[in-house]
Amino acid sequence: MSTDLSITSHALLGLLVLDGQSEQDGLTGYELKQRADRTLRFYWVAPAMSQIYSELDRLADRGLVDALDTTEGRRRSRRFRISDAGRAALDSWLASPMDDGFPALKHPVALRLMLGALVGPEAVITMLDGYLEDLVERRHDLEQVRAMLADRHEVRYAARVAEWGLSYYDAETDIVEKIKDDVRRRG
Amino acid sequence: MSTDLSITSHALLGLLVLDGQSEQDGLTGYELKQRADRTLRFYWVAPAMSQIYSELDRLADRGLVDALDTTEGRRRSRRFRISDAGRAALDSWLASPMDDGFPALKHPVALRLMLGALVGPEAVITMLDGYLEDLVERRHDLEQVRAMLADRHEVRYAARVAEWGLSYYDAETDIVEKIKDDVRRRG
DNA sequence: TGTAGCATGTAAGCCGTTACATGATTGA
DNA sequence: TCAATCATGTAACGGCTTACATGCTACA
Repeated sequence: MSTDLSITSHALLGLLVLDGQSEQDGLTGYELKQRADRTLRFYWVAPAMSQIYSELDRLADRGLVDALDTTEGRRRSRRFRISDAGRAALDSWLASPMDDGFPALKHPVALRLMLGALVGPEAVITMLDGYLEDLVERRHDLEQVRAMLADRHEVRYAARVAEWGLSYYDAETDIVEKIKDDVRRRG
Repeated sequence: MSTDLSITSHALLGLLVLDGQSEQDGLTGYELKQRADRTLRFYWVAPAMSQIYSELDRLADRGLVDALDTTEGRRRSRRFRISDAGRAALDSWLASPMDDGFPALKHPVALRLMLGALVGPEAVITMLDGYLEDLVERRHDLEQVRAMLADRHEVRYAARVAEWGLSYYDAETDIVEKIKDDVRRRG
């Protein structure tokens, strides 16, 4: 036991659990990637397909997911369901003290802003404008996700996470506007 | 040319430039780490000492920093200054289109919140309270950094980045409180 | 005398990405 | 018939962390 998995592995297990409530016979790697792109992407990672498959292999090796090979038509695929052991592993991770620490932010815009004096105010403002545009796009994507969840009680936690993200994007927009003004005024 | 460095390498070059304005003969790896912990840590990474040294070696190999061996007393150390080539590499990175993309957030609290239904409202609230405490601490650390910068015009960009971070922590605190209320009400 | 801070590194390994490769199915 | 999408993988590599190892200096 005590198979220590990465957080991302746990996250994928989590997606498999959330899926389990509704659907058919588990998810394919491809479908799992889609789920990740709609959820994890905004606050964790958007794992590459290759990583999805290798994580699934690892989870299957440890018996935390069950893989069933299916061949519909001539197209082969593997569907993955979380196993009882997998569910136990996930529960135990969730119950464990939050030792995975404070959120980590990798913010290239902030980094470049720090060096603003090297490029001058116009370049900084242009960069910030670019970021504001990206924020609009990102917010739009997340808004779609939020809308999909509607007010279904079963997905209330996912909805909260989505709203958290939306607030975050709004807060970013505000502060960036303020910084832009300040750069405009004081160089 | 076109020695393609990681963003972190550029960030370290940036710290060496910012340092250059004031001090003596460059920075030791140890001092650079301290600068990183006061700045980069909050919006990029807090590179391990081992990484600092290996990045400095790489930069030195490419001629982007000059290393001078000094021996004060019996204690040997190497001081690093950015070279003209290094300054050019940094400028060119700053001038290049921002292809390093949207900020990446790794937020274990949001991840666990998404799975809130698996642990129940009390556990979720406890977790969020823990996060709120961490935020207070983090904010305090950053506040100190902000205070150090005072209103010195030379460091106005660093000050803006610090204020950005403070706003971010404030926004997080607000939204987490709201989510807590909602969890309390609707489970 | 011993601990904390200064100072420098090596080695191993994980996580994740990019590039590459293959093939089936659906619909324009 | 051609492109987009579904579906699955392998190989190589980069970035970063942890663990380990060494030694000096200031100060309590």
